[in-house]
Parts: sequence; structure tokens; C-alpha cells
Amino acid sequence: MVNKSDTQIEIPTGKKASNKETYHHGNLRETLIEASAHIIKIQGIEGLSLRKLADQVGVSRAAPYHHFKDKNALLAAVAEQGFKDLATLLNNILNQNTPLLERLKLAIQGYLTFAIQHPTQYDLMFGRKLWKANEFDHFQRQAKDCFRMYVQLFEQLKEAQLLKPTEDALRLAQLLWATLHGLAKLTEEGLFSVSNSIEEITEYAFLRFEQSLVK
Amino acid sequence: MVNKSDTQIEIPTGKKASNKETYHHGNLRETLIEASAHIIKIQGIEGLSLRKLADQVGVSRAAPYHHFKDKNALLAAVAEQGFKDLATLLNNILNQNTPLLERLKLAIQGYLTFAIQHPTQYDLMFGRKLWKANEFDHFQRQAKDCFRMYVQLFEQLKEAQLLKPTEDALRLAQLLWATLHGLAKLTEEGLFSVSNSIEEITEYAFLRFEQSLVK
DNA sequence: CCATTAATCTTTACATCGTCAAGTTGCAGT
DNA sequence: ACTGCAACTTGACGATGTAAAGATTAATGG
Repeated sequence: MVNKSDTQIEIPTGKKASNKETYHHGNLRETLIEASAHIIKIQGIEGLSLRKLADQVGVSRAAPYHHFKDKNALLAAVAEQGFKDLATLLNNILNQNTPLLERLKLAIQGYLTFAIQHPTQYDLMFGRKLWKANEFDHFQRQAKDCFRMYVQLFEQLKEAQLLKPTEDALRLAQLLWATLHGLAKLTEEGLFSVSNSIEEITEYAFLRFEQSLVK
Repeated sequence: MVNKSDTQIEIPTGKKASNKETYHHGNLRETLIEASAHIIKIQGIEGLSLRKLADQVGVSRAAPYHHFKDKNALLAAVAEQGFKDLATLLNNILNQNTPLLERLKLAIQGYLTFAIQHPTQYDLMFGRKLWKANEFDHFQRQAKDCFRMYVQLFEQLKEAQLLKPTEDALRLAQLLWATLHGLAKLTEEGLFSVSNSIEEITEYAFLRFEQSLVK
């Protein structure tokens, strides 16, 4: 009754045949993910309620449960999409034709920019809730794929003899990611009394890894 | 009725006169914080329900609201306690009589150990929920006090001429904390396909900061 | 082209949760 | 002893996640 089609206009429901009020939504799963991502971006993770979400999409409260076991399962799907976005961003950087060191710098800057421009989604992606529950394989796999891209980058650096022979690609990747994650999180939360620009921070991080390079 | 004193035995309520069933608890605020910390340690943040908490402490549902405006305010108090613990831990390390470099190493190892031994509390301490809401001054102050201790350490290093003159104490502290936070979080969540020991990780992090030292 | 099956969605219902309003109890200070 | 304030209780409300059972449509195979 709340949801009569003639009372609510211009709220995008994402249904397949736009105006047609079909019993079957036809695109619910994706629509839910997108709408959730939108809500999370604006209201934060806590602002997402399955009931309101269902209302907004124009579907009953229980409908989402036919596509996601849980609220957490839905959140995991949103987070997974976040990692996919991050992955394509990194892919674009790592596959371009610039010098390897330039790519490293861009990979650093790109990561930080992503994290700081989408703080709430980033929070979800690394939230304990989704990681401690070991039931979201796709999500975790997607995240680790992102990590592997950094390992790859360092391996390329090593092959190109740009890395000191004593350095290990995996370790460096771990350290870089950790540094980036820490910088993003602590900056975004305002823990660094001084507020620095992304460029400044990028420079910090980059310089830290110069010692591992052949001069 | 659920809570008749003769039906529930040996659950510590933290009341002042142990057995005496007093109308006034007398120690509620602290008891709530401790009990919450305990629950969070075992069940995680999501496992904390104000009602169950009140039951366990032997008090009515609304009682906590006379000591904390909000559930979040209670969580902030718990997190603040976490930062206090971390602060005393760091204080003990920084005030001892060992060489400065040894203290740096211990400060690194101590932080990582703390984070990995209390994962759920650590998660709370750095959770976005408490940081984006700018209403918990004590909590944020306590956190920044911890950060300042790292700045202090690097300033001492600089005074002792152990730091290259081009290096800035504040920047190094920011980078160290970020690195530690990232390492702690990513390790604890199992993102680093390989699982490393704390000693190994400590070594990683420490080596990263050697380039800033005078040889 | 129709009938059966499976997928998708709805209605109803329930337990739990955070929180508020109004009342009660008891301690501290005049 | 009286008063006022602080600590606590009871009862209630709305919101939330989710399970059970039924309705509707799409898909499939004869």
C-alpha cells in the first residue's frame, strides 16, 4: 500500500521495462547492489536498511532474500563490486606504456585517491564483518586479486633489474599495500592532526620504497 | 523478572557491595565499560546489545542511558579505554633505559602485538563510526595522544642526531603509524595469502625506516 | 501449444533492538 | 526531617532483520 505505483513517481527502480509494473522485477540482484552502493556512498553503511532499500527499489521486504542469504551477503556483493572497480583502475595503470617507476607512482596515487573519494565503500571493503565471516568467497577472491596486481608490479620491477636483488616482490607488495591502507584510513579519519594533500602523501609513500630500487 | 537475584548466580555484576542487592549500582559506568569490553573481545562489536548487557550487569534496560547518551557513546568509552591501554604500553617502552633504536623496535613490535591480540577492540578503536561522528572528544584526544608519542620518539631520535637532518619527525611518525596500522589490519584479516609471524612483520617495518637513520 | 516445474516475488508474523517518557527509590546537604 | 537531585525501573514505541507459507510469472519439455 505504501508502494502503489501511482503514488511514487521518478524514483528509479531499475526495472527492466521501465514503467511497466511487472510482478517479476527482472533485474533485482544488480539493482539491489547498485542501490545499496548508492545509499552507502551517501548515508554510510549504517544508513542501509533492507526494508527501506526494498521500498526504494519498489519490491517487497522479503524479495532481496531470494538473491542474498543475508544482509551481510548483500554487503559482501557491494564490497566485491568495489574491489572490481579498484581492480580495473589498477589494471589501466599497470598496462599502460609508461616507465615502470611511473606506473608504481600512479598505482600509489590511484589507490589513495580511490580510498579517499569513496570513504564509506572503502570502509565496507575492509570491514572486519565481511572478513571474519569466511563465507564470501567471491568477495575475498576479488580483494586478493587486487593485491596480486601489486605483487605483479614488483615482480616486473625485479625482472627489469630495477629492484635490488635482495628485495622480495611479495614482501614489498605487502608493505606497500599496508602503508597505503594505513595512510588512507588514518588520513580519512583525521587522525593526523595536520591534513596533507593526496599528492604530498603519495610522495611520502613513494620515497619510502626508493631504497629498494637500484640507483 | 528475568533477573531475580536468586535465579542467576555467579555472574559478576560489579556491584559495590558484592552480594547486597542495592537499588543504586554504585559503579555502573565503569562496570558497563568493562563488561562491554569483555563482550566485544569475545563476540565482536556486533555481539554487543545494550539490553543483554544490562541484563548481565543486573540492571534495567534504561539504566545505561543515565551514563551514556547513546550506544555509540558507550562504544566510544570502550575504545577510549583501548587507547589508554595502548598509551601505557607505549609509555613503558619509551621511558625505559635502552638505546633509542631498541625502543623504536619495541614500539613497533608492541603496537603490532596489541593490535593482533585484541582484534575486535582494535577494530572498534579505528572504526569509522566513532570517528566520523565528531562528538566524542575524549576518545579522539586519547587516540591522538598515542600518535603524539610516536612523534616524540622520532623527535628524540633527531635530537640524538640519529636521524638524517632532512627527515621530519612528524612525517616519519605519520608514515610509521600508517604502516603499522595497515600491517596489523591486513594481517589480521588474512589478506596476505602468506601468514607471517609478528617478528617477521616487525622486521619488515623496522627496516623500512632504517634509511632515515644516520649510518 | 499446453501443462508442469522452478524461479521470483508478496504477505504475515515474530523476536530483537535502541531509545524515550514517566515514575520510583534513596542518598546528600540544608 | 525535608528537599532536591542523581540513579535506577517500568512500559511502550517504532525500526530492523529474517523466517514461513502462499501467490504469480517465466521456463521447459512434451
